[in-house]
Amino acid sequence: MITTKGRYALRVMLDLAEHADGNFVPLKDIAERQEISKKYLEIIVKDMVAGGLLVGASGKGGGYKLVRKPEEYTVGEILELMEGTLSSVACLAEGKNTCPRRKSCQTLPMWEEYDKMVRDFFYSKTLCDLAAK
Amino acid sequence: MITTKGRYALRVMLDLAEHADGNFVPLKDIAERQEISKKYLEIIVKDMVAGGLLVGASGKGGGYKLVRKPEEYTVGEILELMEGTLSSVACLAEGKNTCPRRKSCQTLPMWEEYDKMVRDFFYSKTLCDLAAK
DNA sequence: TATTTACCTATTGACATAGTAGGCAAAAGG
DNA sequence: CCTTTTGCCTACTATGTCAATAGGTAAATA
Repeated sequence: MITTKGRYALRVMLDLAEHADGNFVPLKDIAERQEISKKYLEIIVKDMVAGGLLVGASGKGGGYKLVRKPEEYTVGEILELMEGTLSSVACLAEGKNTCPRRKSCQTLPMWEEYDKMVRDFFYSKTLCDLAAK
Repeated sequence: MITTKGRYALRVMLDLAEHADGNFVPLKDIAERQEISKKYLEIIVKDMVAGGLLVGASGKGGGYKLVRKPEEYTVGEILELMEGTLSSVACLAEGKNTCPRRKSCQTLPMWEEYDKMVRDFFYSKTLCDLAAK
């Protein structure tokens, strides 16, 4: 399951895309609009800055801002950053091709096919595709 | 993520399909072939019996058996039974359309589209599709 | 009656999730 | 310079799930 981290991150990105006028947007505003605990969002947004999705600025007039244009972000990269992996089975996550049964496993091909489908889905969607309404 | 419950259940089903000669197959044999703890499999197989995927028989000559032909099982029904849901976001699981933001949520349509894709994928695959090798 | 099998209840350690709490640091306005 | 606003940092916690293990009882057959 996609956790709140991934889902909230996506909503933060969309909120920032919608309210992008060149200025930094305070987290307080985002939290209020999105009805998410500001304290919890701090954790999430920190990871987003570390992952290069956003930039933050302290002090008055500070807040967060996108570093690219909305159409240059894919949903896939956002979710993968926040969730750690998009893989749906442990044997495929983070290059863990260590299962001793992988040669004879009858289910592995299906998981690989599934993984590819999921990645294609999320990496072909941009922020703009979601915002367009 | 798909848990061991779902993945092991699938392997049990495939094992039973492969060794189906009309007789009951003891769990001990399945556990040995699949290299999975028999004790843990007991829990899993119990749910599979409760869900109507298998029948069990006690005593000598007992074990487990499929109740349908392999091509009449979809991967989707097996996974959904074991995992509880196939939904990837909490807002869509078990008919929980209770989110107060669902009218205005910009991400909901994408999750719905994703859910449909996942369901179509798993429900269009049968045990036979996996066994064919 | 002994053996083989399923079936039942309970417990556990490890880890992740979804937060909360309280403070420090930086930047801007007055 | 001082106050306010904002981000940023460390720590803590309650709850739940996952992946098992342990130890028994019941049923069926030879």
